[in-house]
Amino acid sequence: MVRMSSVDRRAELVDAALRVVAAEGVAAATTRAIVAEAGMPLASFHYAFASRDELMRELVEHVTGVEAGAVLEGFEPGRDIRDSVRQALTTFLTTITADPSRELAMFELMQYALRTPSLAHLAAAQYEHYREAAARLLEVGAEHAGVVWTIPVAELARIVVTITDGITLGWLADRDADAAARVIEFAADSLATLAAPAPHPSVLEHS
Amino acid sequence: MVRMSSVDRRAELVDAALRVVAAEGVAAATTRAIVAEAGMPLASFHYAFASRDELMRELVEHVTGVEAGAVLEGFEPGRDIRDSVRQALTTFLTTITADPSRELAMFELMQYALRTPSLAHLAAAQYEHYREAAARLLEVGAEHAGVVWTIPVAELARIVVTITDGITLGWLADRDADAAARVIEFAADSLATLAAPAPHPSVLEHS
DNA sequence: GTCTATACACCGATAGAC
DNA sequence: GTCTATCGGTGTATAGAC
Repeated sequence: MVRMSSVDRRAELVDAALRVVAAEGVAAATTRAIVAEAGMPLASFHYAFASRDELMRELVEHVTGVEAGAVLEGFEPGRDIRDSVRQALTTFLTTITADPSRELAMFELMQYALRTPSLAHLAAAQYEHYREAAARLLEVGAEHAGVVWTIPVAELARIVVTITDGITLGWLADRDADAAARVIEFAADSLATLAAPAPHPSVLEHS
Repeated sequence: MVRMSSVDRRAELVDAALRVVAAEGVAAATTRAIVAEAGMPLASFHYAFASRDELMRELVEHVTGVEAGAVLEGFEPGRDIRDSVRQALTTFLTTITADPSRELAMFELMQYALRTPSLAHLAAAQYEHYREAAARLLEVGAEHAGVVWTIPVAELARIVVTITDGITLGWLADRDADAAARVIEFAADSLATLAAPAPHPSVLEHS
């Protein structure tokens, strides 16, 4: 119980750091800026973390765990598989356009991890989380539409993440949401061709 | 003539800065690191540039102009359109895997531009260059294969750049070239469905 | 014109008062 | 335990010797 406030401080500082990174970038996330955002004196930083590197590591781990799950929220499978894919990608696009600085922060933190040898493996882990989330979504969508995927779901998931990354970067560059929506239509068409009717709807299960 | 050495110095510093960014990231591209890479004394920096921001601006403009054209080199159209797309994407993948730090530098510089209000328009310009290069490639490929695209080439070009960005980020994260190659197969299949036989090969033109 | 030496701000990290 | 005050180092930029 006495140590609760210590871990709380760590969590508060990580949250504050994420807000600073989103608002002003990784370069601006100095210890001074972070404690100011968290409303703490400077010395509290090294009371909670041994070094700035340690906080950055925890920040990368934090977003790796949190971000992947967010995609799944609000997913509602459509009547056919193309609708499901299209809707999921559209929801994704809506999410990033609503909070672009957050997505920019994700890319910056990934790059920070790639540039930091001890954190490089976290970049791979982050992508594995994304792909697992995409895989679950593809499986749920297929089940609701009564289809099966004709290539391994893990492979499909990589394709989906490839597309979402590309759409995100392209939109961040020119902010053309209509163009991004047209890419989504293409992606939905293309992915739908990899689904086939389920061989035999043996049992009726909801969920 | 007397001013030649001044613009040469600027170009040398920009080149040196790009090498530093590729090797160690934007954060490490300090004025000291850049002049050291260029083999100049520190004071030479502000003799050539009014500020570090001015050099960064020129660096972003430099890579924006140079990078886009590089994709077109070594492109040899295949016998059918699927082969052409597949080969172009494979060549692209080979390029980035051969020099990953360079591609990482491109992403970092794009983010730097997005984070710098006065440079944000350069991020959009960079993507426009990429898309134009992709569009030229799509047109040449279609001509050689005797097909026409069934959706506007500009729209296709955006899809292609979306895919190359996604493939690049995914590979940078986990360095799985085989998985990237499978994404390319999917992309080639999908894009090929958007081509139709040319209506009438009216005249025979080479070029 | 070109370089050495330095000014000044801000960084991460810590000592020491309370 | 918590904060104020400060250290050593590094950043951009410049003054002044040559």
